[in-house]
Amino acid sequence: MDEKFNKPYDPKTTEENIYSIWQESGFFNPDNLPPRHQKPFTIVMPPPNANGNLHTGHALFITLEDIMTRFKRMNGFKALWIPGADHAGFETQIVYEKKLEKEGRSRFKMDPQDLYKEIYDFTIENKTNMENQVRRLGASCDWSREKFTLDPGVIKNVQKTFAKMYEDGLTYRGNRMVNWCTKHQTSLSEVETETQEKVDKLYYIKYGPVTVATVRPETIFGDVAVAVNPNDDRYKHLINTEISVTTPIGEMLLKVIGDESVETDFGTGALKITPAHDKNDFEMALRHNLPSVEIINQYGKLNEKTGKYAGLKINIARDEVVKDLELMGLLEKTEEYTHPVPTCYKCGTTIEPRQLPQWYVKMKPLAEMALKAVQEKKVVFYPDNYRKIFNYWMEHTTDWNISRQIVWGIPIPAKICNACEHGFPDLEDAITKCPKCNGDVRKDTDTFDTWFSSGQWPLIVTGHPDSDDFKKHYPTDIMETGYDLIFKWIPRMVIFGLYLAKIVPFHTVYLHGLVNDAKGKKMSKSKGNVINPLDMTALYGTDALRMALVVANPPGSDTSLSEPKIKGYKNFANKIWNITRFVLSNTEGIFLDESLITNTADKNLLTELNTLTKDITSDLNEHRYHLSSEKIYHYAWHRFADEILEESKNVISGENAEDKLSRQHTLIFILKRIITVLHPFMPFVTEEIWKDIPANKTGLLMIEEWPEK
RNA sequence: GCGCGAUUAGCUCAGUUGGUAGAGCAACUCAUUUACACUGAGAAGGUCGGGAGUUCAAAUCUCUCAUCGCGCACCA
Repeated sequence: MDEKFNKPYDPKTTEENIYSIWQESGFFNPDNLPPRHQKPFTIVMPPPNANGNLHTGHALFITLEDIMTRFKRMNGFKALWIPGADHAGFETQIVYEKKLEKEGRSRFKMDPQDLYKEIYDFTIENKTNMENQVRRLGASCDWSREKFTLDPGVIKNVQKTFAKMYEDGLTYRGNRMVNWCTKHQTSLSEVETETQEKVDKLYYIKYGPVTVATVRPETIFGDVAVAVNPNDDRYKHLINTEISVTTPIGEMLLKVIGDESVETDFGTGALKITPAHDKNDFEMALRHNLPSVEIINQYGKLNEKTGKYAGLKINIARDEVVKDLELMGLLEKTEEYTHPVPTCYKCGTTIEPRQLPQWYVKMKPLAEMALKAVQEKKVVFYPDNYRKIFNYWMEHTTDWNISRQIVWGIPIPAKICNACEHGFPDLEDAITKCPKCNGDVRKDTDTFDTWFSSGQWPLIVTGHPDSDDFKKHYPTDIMETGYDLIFKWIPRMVIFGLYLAKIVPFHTVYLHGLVNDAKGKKMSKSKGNVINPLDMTALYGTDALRMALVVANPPGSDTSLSEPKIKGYKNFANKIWNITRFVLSNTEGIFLDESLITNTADKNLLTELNTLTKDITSDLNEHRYHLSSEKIYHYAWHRFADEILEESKNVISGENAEDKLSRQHTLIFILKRIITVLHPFMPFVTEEIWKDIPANKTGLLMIEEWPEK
């Protein structure tokens, strides 16, 4: 028996050593696998953001995807797990802006190219750090195929898709209301805003002959009409007339319009219309052919059209306007009012709707394709209830704004005419005149929404359309990611896969939940309950962390992680270590020969073991990782160690030589099986022990055949 | 408002197609040069949120109520 078993298991030295053995073997790359590996199995790694350290959510997905990959590899598949790194446009820019803020600098005072270069260097540095952490967690992914979302080839492909969609009439330039964050100075898509319940005041303001209710009295200077319901007897007679309205900066003439969308029982039933600063009002103005008057600028300050209020921020202007209205006797009453307000998902700033020309993706035809694919079960969800959520979202799409006013991203390869504002793609950056009016054109300075590029990720990393990898590994098998990406990412990948490759990018979606703290509360820096996965790995070993993350953690629901739980699995790693020690020290000089297992009791033990193996195999095939991990844990500790080993002590010290020999072979057999089945979950300790198992082995445990019993 | 999920031992959670309730941690009693104290043995702890229904049989299926959580949402 090797001397190493005389000391407790030491994850630290073992893990580094084992990972480099794996890497040197070349088996992370499926092209190097032995001939028995034929049928491809492919997972695309959700590329972690290259802007910081991994968190427990990353540790969870790495664990799950590594289990999937290792299981399939052992089952003889040409298993490929493609890693990546995400430049994470908006997210990284925010991280970097915070850094700039600390240094007393601002992105708005920098040359965009300098800023881009700085963020690039920052990201590349963090990317290396991130990759090393992924290795630390045992990921058996093929680093030779790794892609970064800002690789030149990726940029080129994404830009080509944009041009193709333009040709196909699926992208267009629209001058519509956008979700504007006044802090970050960019527009945001629907999924990048978060609706928050806010308590505001609802002001009832005398508006000529009517009274209107509004939470935004500061926008009255941008009003172009008053709307009422055409069936509202109180106001019917005013429709299509002009009314004179008194404001703190003078009189205004406003048209009264009738629109079905006005609720008669909310407020006074009369609604002021501010098309430039409210989505509803904008839509209504379109219906009634009303002008739009912008009175708030991109920084959230009132402009010169508001007279004495010019230059004031929205909230201050609101107070001032209310004060003045009250002095003028125009404020009828004020009510407390709770309502949902869209905010920036990153900084919580209230979204200021603005009318801006931007690029949009026409979602309806694309969503229909995706919906159909899911209905036909071309894509299945684990757990299944997320299919309903996916469908709901696909049935309620709005056109997708893909323009972002940030530098950190893939440039939109488009030109815009200075004369007629016509926008069109220009991949070569060669067109200087507008094809419509022959006017001078300017380059679009915007970048793509990150999800526009990451939506194409499965295609990009497999080398769509003509690489060997694309032919072999697309469509991929499983997309494993967090349920929070059910809107942001999954639908976009399905859409781009169907649109560009005419086939879904994956047939299975496995969604994991959040990793919460020991009390089931969400981890957050402000609560101080964040568990850093790399700290846990250093303290208890990666295998222990992986078990703590996967046992009893079914798909689609949140799990809670605590240090004692991880520690418990460290103890388990050591238990396995000592089981091995016991077996090896009681079987000196024996090399496993199954035919020598002759005793009936021993044969029964093998039957029991085979039943368990079968059960675990079917759990793994059906994505029940939370059950399979627990079953092998339970068997190893509470059946094999507590019962079978204890009983074996008598057999081995007993008189009957045949019984003894049969039992010795049985112990090695069971140990070998436990180590094999446990490998996807706890790859390090099992690979280390594997070296010392006295039995026929093909080589590394990571490519050992999965027991088909 | 609409939708989804949850409610099981003191805490955190499993429980696949219905077949007399499980794990980890905590707490209790005992064992002590043992493969392993990163240990073992034992005991304790639950009318599975309430109610109704289907069934030979329900934590599991149906309905309903309650509470909590999450997601979505353009009545100013």
